[in-house]
Amino acid sequence: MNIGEIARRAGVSRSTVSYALSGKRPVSEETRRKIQRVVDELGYRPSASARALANGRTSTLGLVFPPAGNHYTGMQLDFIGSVVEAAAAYDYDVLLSPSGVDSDRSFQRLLGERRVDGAILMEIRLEDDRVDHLSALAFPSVAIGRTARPEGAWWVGLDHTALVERCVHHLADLGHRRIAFVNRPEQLLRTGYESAHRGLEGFTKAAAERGLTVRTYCCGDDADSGQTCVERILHDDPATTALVTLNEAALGGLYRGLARAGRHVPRDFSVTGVVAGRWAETVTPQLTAADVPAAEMGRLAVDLLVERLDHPDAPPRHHLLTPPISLRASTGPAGARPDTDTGTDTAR
Amino acid sequence: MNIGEIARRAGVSRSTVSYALSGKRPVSEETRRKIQRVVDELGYRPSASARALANGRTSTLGLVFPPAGNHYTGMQLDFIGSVVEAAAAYDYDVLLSPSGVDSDRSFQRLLGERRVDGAILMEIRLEDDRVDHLSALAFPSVAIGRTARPEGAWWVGLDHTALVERCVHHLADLGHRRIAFVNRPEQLLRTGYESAHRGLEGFTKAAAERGLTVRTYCCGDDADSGQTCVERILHDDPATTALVTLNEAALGGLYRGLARAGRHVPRDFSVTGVVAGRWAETVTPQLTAADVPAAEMGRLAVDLLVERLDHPDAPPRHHLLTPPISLRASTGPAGARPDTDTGTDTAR
DNA sequence: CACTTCACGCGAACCGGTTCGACAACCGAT
DNA sequence: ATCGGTTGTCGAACCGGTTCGCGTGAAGTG
Repeated sequence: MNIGEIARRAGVSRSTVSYALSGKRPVSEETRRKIQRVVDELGYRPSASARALANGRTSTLGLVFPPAGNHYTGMQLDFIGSVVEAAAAYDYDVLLSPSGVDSDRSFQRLLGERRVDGAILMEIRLEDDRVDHLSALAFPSVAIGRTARPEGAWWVGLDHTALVERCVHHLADLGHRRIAFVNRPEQLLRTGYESAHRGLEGFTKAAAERGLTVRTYCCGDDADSGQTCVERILHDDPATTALVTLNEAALGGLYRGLARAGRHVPRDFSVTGVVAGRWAETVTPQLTAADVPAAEMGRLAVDLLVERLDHPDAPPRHHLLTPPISLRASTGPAGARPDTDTGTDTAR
Repeated sequence: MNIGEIARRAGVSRSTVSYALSGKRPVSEETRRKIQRVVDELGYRPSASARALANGRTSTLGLVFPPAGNHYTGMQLDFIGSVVEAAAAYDYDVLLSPSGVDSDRSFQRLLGERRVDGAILMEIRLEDDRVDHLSALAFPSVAIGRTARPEGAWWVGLDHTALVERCVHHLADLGHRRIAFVNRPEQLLRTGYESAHRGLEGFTKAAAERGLTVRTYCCGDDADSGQTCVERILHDDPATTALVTLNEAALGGLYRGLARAGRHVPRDFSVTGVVAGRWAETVTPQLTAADVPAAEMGRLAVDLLVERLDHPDAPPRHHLLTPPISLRASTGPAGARPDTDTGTDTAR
C-alpha cells in the first residue's frame, strides 16, 4: 500500500511512480498508464504524513477560534462552515484549534509542531497577543477582524464603527432622541474584543454628532441576559425609544423584554444593530440590521491566506467590509406614541 | 530546530533526545536535564508530520459534517465546539471534513491519505454509505446518530422516537386533539435523515395511540419557511391547536406565522418539540421542549472514539440519550378558546 | 578479582514519500 | 562515425522523527 509496492508491481522505480503521479517530470505515456492501472487496482493514495514530511507542506490550514466555555454564536458557525468550504476548494483541510489566550497549548501545537501551513484567527482583540505572536514569527496567517494597528497585516474585517454609526443615524433620522446601545458581554469589552470596542466607538461618535441622549450596556450572550438588559434600560430611562445591538444571541431576549414591558416593536420602540442575516429574520418583527456577511468573510479570509501561501512575499492585503443596512420591520418613526407615557411600564 | 540539532547541542545522540522526551526508556537524570535545557532554550517542538510518519498515528480526529450548501444549524455548532474541546482534552486535534455523499473527495483524503486516526460522523442517515464504508474498512469511527441497524456499531444518539412521542403525549394530556408535525426539509426526509425519520415515526405512533387527528409537514431550515408552513397548517385544518417540531431554524418563523394568524401561544395554540435548549429560550414564550444535549453528545462521541482507538478490539459501545422535556411556557391546555372559532383567521 | 547484572547511551534502520544528479538510449546534425 | 541534445528512468539522499539491538562502564556478587 505504499509507493514502493506500487513501483514493484508496475516494474518501475519509486521515483518514477512519484513523477508519474505528480507530473513534475515527464514520464512516457506507456509507463504512466501502467502505473495508473496498478494505482487504481489497489486504490492507492499517498500518505499525507509522508508527503508533508518530505515537502514541508501539510495542505492544512488552522482555524483558531475562541476559548472554551464561551457561548458560540451563529456567526461563528457561518465562519467555520465557509472557511472549511473555501479551503476545500483549494485542496486544503482545516484543523480546528480552540485557542484563546496566547501561547496556550493547542496554539503551540499548530505552530510549533508545524501541523498547518497557515492559520486563520477569529475573535480578534484590539491588542491581540496571537496576532503579534504570529507576525513576529512571520507565520502566514489572516485575521478575521482587525487589531488596533492593522497596518501591514493580513485581515478581513467588518467596519463595525461605520455600521453602528449608520444604525444610529438611521434611528436619529426617524426622530429617536434617546437610544441605548446593547453591547457584547462586559468581559469581552474589557479584554479588548474588537467588534465590541469599535461598535461602541461608532455609537458614541454618531450619538455625539446628532446630540442624542444615550446609554450603553453590556449584555450576556443569551436570551435571559437580553431580557434583563431591556429591563435595566427601561428602568434607567423609561423614555428610551430605540436600541442598537451587536449581540445576536441576546436578540430574542431583547424582544421578549420589550414585549413584557408593553413596548410594541416598531410602534413604540425601534431595534436595530449588526447581526447575521439569518438571526435578523428569525425574530418578529424581522430586524432592520446591517447583516454580517460571515460566509463571505470566511471565504475572503481563505482567499487571502492561500494567496499569501502561494506568494510568500506578496504585500499585505485586507478587505474591510461595510454591508448596507437591510431595512426590515423593527424600526419606525419615534413618537408614534407620545413620549409622555413614561411613568410606569404598562405591563408587568 | 530538529531533533538532530538538539542532540548536537546537548552532546548526545538523536535517539537519546527522543527517549528523554518521550520517556519510553530510562534516561539519567543528568542528561535529561541537559536535553531539557536545550529544548527550552530553543523552544523546540517535534514535527507532527515526522512523528506521524514514524509511529503511524496522527493524533488527529476527523469530524465529518454535512455537504456544503446546507444551512448549518445551531445544534451542529454545539457538536463541533464540544467535539473540539473534548478532543483537545485527550490531546487530539480535529480536522473538519465537509463530506456528504460517500466516497467523495474530502472523505477520501481523510481515510485514503491517513490524515486522521479516527472519525466522528454527523448527520447520519438511516442507510448511510459512509457508515457502511467505514465499518467495512474497520476504520475507527463513531457516529453521532444511529442508522437503521446500529447493532455492532459505535455511536451516540438521541431517541427521537421516544422524545417526539413524549411531546405528543404531553399535548394530548393537555387536551389537544388536532396536532401538526413540522419536520426538517423534505429533501432530508427523502434521503433518509435519521432524526427526521425517527421523529416522524414517534409522532405517528403516539398520535395513533391517542387517536389524534394529525398532519405532517416538511419545512425548510429557515424562518420564512416556518412562517409559510404555519400558514399551510392553518389553511389545511384551521382547528389545529398544537404542533410538534424538530426544526429549530424554523422556530422563529413558526411563531411569527402563529402571531400573524392571530393565534396566541400558548393560549390558543401550543408549540413543542425537540430543539437545542439555547433556541428554546430565545423565542417568546420560551419553548417547552426536549432539549438536545448537543454538547454532551459531542463529548461522549469523543470519549467513545478515544476508547476505541486505545483498545482496538473493545466491544462496540453506544449511548442512547433521552433527555427530559423541559417545561417552559409554550404549551397549555387546549380549548382555552373554544374550538368553534375556526372559520377564518382573525388576522391577515 | 573475575563474572554477572544493570543502567545508560549510541548507531542504524525504518516510516513513505520527494527530489536531485546521473545515465542510457535515441534523435538529428555535422 | 562523432557529437550534442532530448527524453525517460533509476538510485540515492533527504525530510525528522521512533525504535530496536548492541556495547560500555559501573555497580553488585561470590
